[in-house]
Amino acid sequence: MELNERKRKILNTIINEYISTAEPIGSRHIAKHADLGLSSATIRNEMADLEEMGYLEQPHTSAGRIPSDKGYRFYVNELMGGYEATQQDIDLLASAMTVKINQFDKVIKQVSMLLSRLTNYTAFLITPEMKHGAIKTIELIPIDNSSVLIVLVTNEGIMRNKRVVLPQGVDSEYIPKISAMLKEKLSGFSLDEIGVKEINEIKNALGENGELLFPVIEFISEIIDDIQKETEVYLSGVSNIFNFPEYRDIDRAKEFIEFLDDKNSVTKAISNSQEDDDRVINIKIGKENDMDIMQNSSLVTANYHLGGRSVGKIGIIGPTRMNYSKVVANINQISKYLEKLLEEMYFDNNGE
Amino acid sequence: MELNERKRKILNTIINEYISTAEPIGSRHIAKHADLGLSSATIRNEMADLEEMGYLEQPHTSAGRIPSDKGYRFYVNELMGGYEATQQDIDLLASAMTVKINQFDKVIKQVSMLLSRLTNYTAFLITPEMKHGAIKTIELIPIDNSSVLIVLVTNEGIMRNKRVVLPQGVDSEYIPKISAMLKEKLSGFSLDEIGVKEINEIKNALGENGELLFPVIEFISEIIDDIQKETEVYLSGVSNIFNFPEYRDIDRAKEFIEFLDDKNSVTKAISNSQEDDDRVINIKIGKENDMDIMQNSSLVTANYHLGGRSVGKIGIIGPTRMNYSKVVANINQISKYLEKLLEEMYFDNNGE
DNA sequence: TATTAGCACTCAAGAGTAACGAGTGCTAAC
DNA sequence: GTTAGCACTCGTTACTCTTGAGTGCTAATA
Repeated sequence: MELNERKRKILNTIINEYISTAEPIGSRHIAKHADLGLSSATIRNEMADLEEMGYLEQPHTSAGRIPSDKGYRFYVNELMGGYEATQQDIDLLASAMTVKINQFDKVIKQVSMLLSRLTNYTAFLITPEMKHGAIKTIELIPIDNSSVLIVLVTNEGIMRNKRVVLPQGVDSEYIPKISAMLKEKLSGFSLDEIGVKEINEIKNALGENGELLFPVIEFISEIIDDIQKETEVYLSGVSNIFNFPEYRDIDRAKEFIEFLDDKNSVTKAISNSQEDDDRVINIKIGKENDMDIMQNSSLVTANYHLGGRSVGKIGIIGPTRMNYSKVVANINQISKYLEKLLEEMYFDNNGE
Repeated sequence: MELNERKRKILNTIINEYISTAEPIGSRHIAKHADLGLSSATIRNEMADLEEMGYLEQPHTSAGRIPSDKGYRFYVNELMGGYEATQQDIDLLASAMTVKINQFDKVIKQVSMLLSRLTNYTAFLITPEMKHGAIKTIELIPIDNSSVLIVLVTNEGIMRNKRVVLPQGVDSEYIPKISAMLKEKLSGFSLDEIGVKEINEIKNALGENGELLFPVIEFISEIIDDIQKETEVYLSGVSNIFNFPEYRDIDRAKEFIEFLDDKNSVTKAISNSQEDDDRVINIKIGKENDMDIMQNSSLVTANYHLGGRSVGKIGIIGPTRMNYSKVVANINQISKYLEKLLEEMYFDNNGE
């Protein structure tokens, strides 16, 4: 069966209406609102076709139709129009733009907060992974006799730090020495290149009596491994989901909150989205998500960039009945805004 | 009216039963289970008295009684017995004890996670405020030409760091100089002591051409101010609240999640608990909380200590119908466990 | 041949009703 | 002071009935 122009129009109307009302849409409603000059009976026939083709579903016989995941997918790919920003959106963004932020953590919070307020969904932001960059700085700062702060900076401007307790028996007077050594030996290496060979080289360079420090070197290389893998997830507007009838059911809501509670599963769900084209917004609708718990939710993510390179992800989570065009537009705006803030942070005074 | 032994026993039984069943407790139930050798009619009279005295409430005429906030308060102060750890509790703690943690952030996560798993409520942990300690280290680490990492360590072992963008026009080659200067001039000062005087001293010490750096000094002193005030809140087990019938109502649940969503309000609610005796567990029941949104919830907090000094807070949030004795016992265990982990972190290899 | 009017049918949601039962307060007897 | 007894209250549950939105199918129409 062919998906002709008329069917597309009807499908489009149904999805648009359903997105804004959350009520199954009946044929009479379409006949009245879609301005097709057709009777409800004709539309009924078309709707039956669309259902047969898999774009629509019927919750029960005497209800109207709702879009299936396939329906949403087609809508997102082919039908959905551009989103016209409301005055409220514009005001919100404009007032955000006026704020000058000079603290990195505040940038993150501001941006995820803004995205959740714009979209009314739950927004997230994932900090960059470190693995790609080359080490620019590695530094150990003594905190007390047993613990140090390890600071790692890559040439991409990504910084991570971690407070750790050193293995027993390390005299704190060696810390500066170790720090300098690490810096010298590891600078320029990509994080995923650091292997046994490089570590051994450091060990050798420690010279006589250096063996005492071997455990520290081992230890630090493990921590670097850890740091490399870690990313942080910031959530904002978690309670927004309660605004949607989809989550008025307490068990659905519980499931969702449980999912968000576990940052690991969130990271996993988000990183599953393929990176084919990292400039494009990635949309996963319902069952397109691998995780069980996401089968009734959609995920819209974008990679944000810095110096031409994708460094982290930003996006929103919500019900499959989502205002995709608005969300896509908002994420575009916000990721640009984020990139602008980051540019300022990283390159503003630089000749780079 | 006197709160005699019999009334106390009845009240105690009602509260214990209500805590475990969440159902209003009737006189017949007490007659059967409390082993008082009294008929339900007598108990009925006593319950009417207890209600008159304000310890009990009746949801409606034909229901049993439930404890009022005053009832819980009396229970917590006078009636509640010690909690006997279950095998499950013991196993959970024991397995946690075997894990050796050497990363500070993991300690925090582990502890709050453990507390929420033990209690089945939502647990939180607030990191120490910095204001009391004296500055031991202050260091600026260049990240790129425009941003630096500011690291602050107090003599109490509390560390905070923040990545910031420096004001325009600061050449990065001055960073080490500024860093050394700050360290020299500010070491030993308590954070809340740093005022205009100290800042001016640094400015003067910059010598000729130092004026160019004045904005940076000003800027950094503002950031220090910020750092001083900030604490972080870690939540764990947010979805636990869905296990309680109190929050089966979607609007109550929404309210609760909204509250937790806003870290500021959480911090505020928690820091409101007075610090009269910082060794004692602080319990705020229902209306004893200042915040509107907490009127139907209870907050149990403890200060955790390091080197004899209270440094942060740990605790749980849940419905007023809470298993107080279990929660108190668990928080005690966990704050000891946390202190042990922190001791290891801070003082293990030290002569301190 | 495509469209439409008409109609019987389905089914969720809401309103109304009745029965149930847990629990109470009060009274009178012990 | 305690208790048995009883009328009363009121939330909960189950059931029935009605309503109405929406459907699919058929036959008439353009």
